[in-house]
Amino acid sequence: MSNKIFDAILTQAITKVKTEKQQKIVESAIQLFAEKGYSNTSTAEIAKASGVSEGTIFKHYGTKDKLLLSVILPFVSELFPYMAQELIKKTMSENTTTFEQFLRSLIKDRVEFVTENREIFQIVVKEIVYKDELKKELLPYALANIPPIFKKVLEEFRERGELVDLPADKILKNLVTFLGGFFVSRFLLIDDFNVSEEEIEDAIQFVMNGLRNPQNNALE
Amino acid sequence: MSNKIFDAILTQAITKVKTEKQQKIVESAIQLFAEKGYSNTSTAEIAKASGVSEGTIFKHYGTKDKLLLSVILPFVSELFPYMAQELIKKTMSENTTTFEQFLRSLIKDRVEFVTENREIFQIVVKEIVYKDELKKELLPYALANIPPIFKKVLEEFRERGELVDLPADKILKNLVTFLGGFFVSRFLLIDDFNVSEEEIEDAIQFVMNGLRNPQNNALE
DNA sequence: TTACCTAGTAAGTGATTACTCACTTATGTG
DNA sequence: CACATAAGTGAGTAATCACTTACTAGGTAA
Repeated sequence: MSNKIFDAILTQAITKVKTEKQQKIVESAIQLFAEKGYSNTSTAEIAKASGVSEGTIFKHYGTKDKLLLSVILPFVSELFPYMAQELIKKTMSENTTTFEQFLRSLIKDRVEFVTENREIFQIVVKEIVYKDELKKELLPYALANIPPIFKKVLEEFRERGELVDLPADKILKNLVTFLGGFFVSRFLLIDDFNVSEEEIEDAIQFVMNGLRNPQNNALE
Repeated sequence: MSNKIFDAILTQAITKVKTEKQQKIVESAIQLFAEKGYSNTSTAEIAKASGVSEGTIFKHYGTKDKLLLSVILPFVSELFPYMAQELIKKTMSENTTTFEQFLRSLIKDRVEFVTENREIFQIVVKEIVYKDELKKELLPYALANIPPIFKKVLEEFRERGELVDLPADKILKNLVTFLGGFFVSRFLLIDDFNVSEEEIEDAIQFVMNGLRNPQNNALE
């Protein structure tokens, strides 16, 4: 993460034993932040919703900002580094699957994860869009960690002749653009409570084949 | 728009002659809302930035919310209804182009428009994500107006054999997902000051052909 | 018991919030 | 000019904000 404060909050959020009231605080904060946004949620509201005095929140979390971070950070740290390892495992193994199969399992896996943590996902997206400081911390982190690994995987599949003959950067850019749009639209704009198999399959076909009719002779 | 308050604010924002101070207020509001978000910008800040007393803002706009709307509404009303008419014009004319050409001119045109209004675009996206009320007003409006027209166009091209043999709904869903991701990532996440021709061309190729290597015999 | 720690509380704190109001100044218009 | 209307002001306002502080209660260990 390359950020000491972030590290401290993250390890504390994961390791520290929480009291009942502390859990209630986090639960209420998640629900309220997801619904109304961080800036539009007051600490008084969180206190009331979790049946706790306002002082208790500050005893445990110090500031409202740190409360937000102890909600967000465990999620993002599980969202990304996981991907790195799993990606390599899934592609570089000997009994390699096709790129389409790889993409399918990746999407399904992450859809499941985000479905289980939809409220926190909503908070993360909202605040990355809204709070510049958070964007400036999280975006470079994501951009520095994900692309390199992803690129390797893409290059591997391209060498096997499965992918279009384009630089991995370009492939990645468009893939991330589409997947980003997919997750944000399904989990944030429309609060779809389950993304169907069919929809996932349609998305995969779109990524693989695009919109052009393969029978069409007017190629190029 | 189907909303009387919205209509009133929109027509007033467009038709009413503005004083110098009023223009300064709107300019400063746009800049501040885009940078820090609506919720994190106080009317006092706007007043100071535009060299005007706070009272003046409320004299003209009544509430902070109405000020936001008079910034946003002219933009969205120009972003969408335009598309409807132009879309039909561009596709249904006799000397019809290919779908790829249609897509190219659509993207280039809207990239230009958003580039010219990037700050307002940022405000709109931020507040749709953040303010539930706005999302609930604007999203149904967009969903009710755009898909029907778009669908017609897509069906036209599909009948010509240019597009994959899928229902227009499904094609549209993935296309909108990608284009949404494209605009948001380029104009909001990365504040790209000009989206290059090359990047647009890559996006078009992705939408048309997907990622699969056409020479690959492992089709299906 | 004594001493100490942690969890939790209730009542504050000053600063900031969106908004109001009584008022002055400018701009026409008959 | 006289008078009306609109534009603009700045000092308020109550409410709300994140955060603090002095405190109690209960468990633990020497």
